[in-house]
Amino acid sequence: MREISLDRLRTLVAVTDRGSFADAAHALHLAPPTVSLHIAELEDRIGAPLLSRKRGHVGPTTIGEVLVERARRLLADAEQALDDIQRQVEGLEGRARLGASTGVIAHLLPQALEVLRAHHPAIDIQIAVLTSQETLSRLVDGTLDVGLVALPQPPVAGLVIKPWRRDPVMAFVPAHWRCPARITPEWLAAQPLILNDATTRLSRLTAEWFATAGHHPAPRIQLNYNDAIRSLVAAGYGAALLPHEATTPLPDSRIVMRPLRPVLWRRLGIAHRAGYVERSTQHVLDVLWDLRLA
Amino acid sequence: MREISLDRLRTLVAVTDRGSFADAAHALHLAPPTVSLHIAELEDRIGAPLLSRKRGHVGPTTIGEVLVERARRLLADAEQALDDIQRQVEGLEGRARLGASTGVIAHLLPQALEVLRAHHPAIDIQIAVLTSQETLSRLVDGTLDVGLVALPQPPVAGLVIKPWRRDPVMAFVPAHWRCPARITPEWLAAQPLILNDATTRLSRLTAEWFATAGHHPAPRIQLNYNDAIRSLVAAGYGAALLPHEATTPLPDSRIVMRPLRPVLWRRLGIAHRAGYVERSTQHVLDVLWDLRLA
DNA sequence: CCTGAACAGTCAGTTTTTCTGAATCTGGAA
DNA sequence: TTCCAGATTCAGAAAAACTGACTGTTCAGG
Repeated sequence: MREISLDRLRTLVAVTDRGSFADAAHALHLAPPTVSLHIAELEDRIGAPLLSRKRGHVGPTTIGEVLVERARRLLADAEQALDDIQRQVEGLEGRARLGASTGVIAHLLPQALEVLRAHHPAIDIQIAVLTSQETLSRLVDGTLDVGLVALPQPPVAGLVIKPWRRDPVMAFVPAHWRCPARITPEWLAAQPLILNDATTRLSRLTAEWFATAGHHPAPRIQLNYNDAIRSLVAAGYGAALLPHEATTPLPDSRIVMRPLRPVLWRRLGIAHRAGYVERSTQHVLDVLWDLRLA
Repeated sequence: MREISLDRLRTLVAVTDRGSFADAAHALHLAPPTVSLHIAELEDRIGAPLLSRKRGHVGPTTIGEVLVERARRLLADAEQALDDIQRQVEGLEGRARLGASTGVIAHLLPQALEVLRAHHPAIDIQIAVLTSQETLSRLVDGTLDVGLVALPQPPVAGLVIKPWRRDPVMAFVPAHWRCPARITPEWLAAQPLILNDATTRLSRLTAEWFATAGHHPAPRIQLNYNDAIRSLVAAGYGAALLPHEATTPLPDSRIVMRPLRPVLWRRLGIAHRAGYVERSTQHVLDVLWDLRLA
């Protein structure tokens, strides 16, 4: 059995509202026989007359009245549903699920979220703290819409990964140490080090920086929470290599920050599924993209 | 713009529930291309993909999820509406508006209502106290479904009026009066009388009864509420002519009831619109019809 | 790497539904 | 009565919905 046709119900409602088949036909841009047919089909399906045809005025029967009322609700609900969906499609409302590592979330996202809240207050942003690998695989799954991942990454089928930001990696050194203006691998390799967890891309990056100069220092401490690393530096446990997000000022006078020689960049990419991108997701991508030069 | 098709929505729901176009097609008794088409049409209308097609499993996109949820509600509501209407059509639920005069309502309807409440508890009976003329015109209007009217009535276009009951009109006399076993116009015309209001059919009926015997008595009191007339008889104000509904015992020992000679019948008809009769109305008609012999 | 199975999608043709103009019918009004 | 507005019937046209056959893609298993 087919579902009942909302078009027929709309016709029924129009006829009862206007009290005439002819008027309803005109209002619905239909020929009069079509209106007759619609009503007849409904009456057939229901098994009872819905309209009492009287000279000069057509009115609903008792059952017709009940159906008309239900029909009004159904039609209104259907319209409401489509409207709501349309708003989602236009990205005025909606959801974007974003994955990024702690560092990015702490230092780069707050501005992005502020802009989004201002321009698209009805977009619900869900943030997951993930590694780059997790981020990519959840993008493929469809359980994530936008990812911020370390670069370089091998291409992933079905995903678009674009370079987003390039932040210089800086040396963070306890303020009471004596250190050169530009930090070289040679100098740093001789100091006690606090480095990122080996699973992170940043640790691989710094390892390569040392290796290029022929050094392979063992860190005194390894962990993967950049803010914690900073605290340890402040406490004098050792020096660290961390990306410098220009936007966040140094929070602590017990730390000095020095550029590296050779310069080392931490590169981030922005990833999303290839093909159709939802408007709400696109808005998030746009806002993040604008931030790439900040 | 046509309304959105509930059939398409049902297909969408089926596909997301089963996670496969092919399964959904089978469950809906459709060919696979039809399912593809339904989804494609929906996506066209919405302007965004609703399902993410992946090998082995098809799942809704973010927007798809929202639409599926709305669609479930719409489909359930539509089904509910049709079910409810069906119950009304079958007369299991519904309404019947009934018009009758006070006498009928007081003495004959209570039994009818009891039977209806037992057999069709969900039928809502609305009773209006009306004259026969009002009853008939409201039947024609469609603001009344069943009428109990005095007979005879001229035929009314669009209405069916069938003889229903025939109750003997009796003389009600104060118990302390001396009176013959059978009351004649001659005897009664000489007594103080309490008669029905001139607008009622009963008063015309009794006037004719007197007139046939050559009498035209003036009543001492006229009113149109039979119970009040009875009270006045009990109080000794005079004699009255009232229909005797066999089912109600004489409530008062201060009254005696005597048959008339010649016998006078008060005839009642049952009226409803010609053509289609709603099931709930039909049930009421049936119950009343069964009472005609009581 | 190839092959086959599973399944979504495309296409052309057919069936079904939907719509319409013309004609017909109907119930009051003049 | 005749006329008129408006509902309805009907037959044909237009649109849609559906399907079978085919294509393309992906993935599992050799």
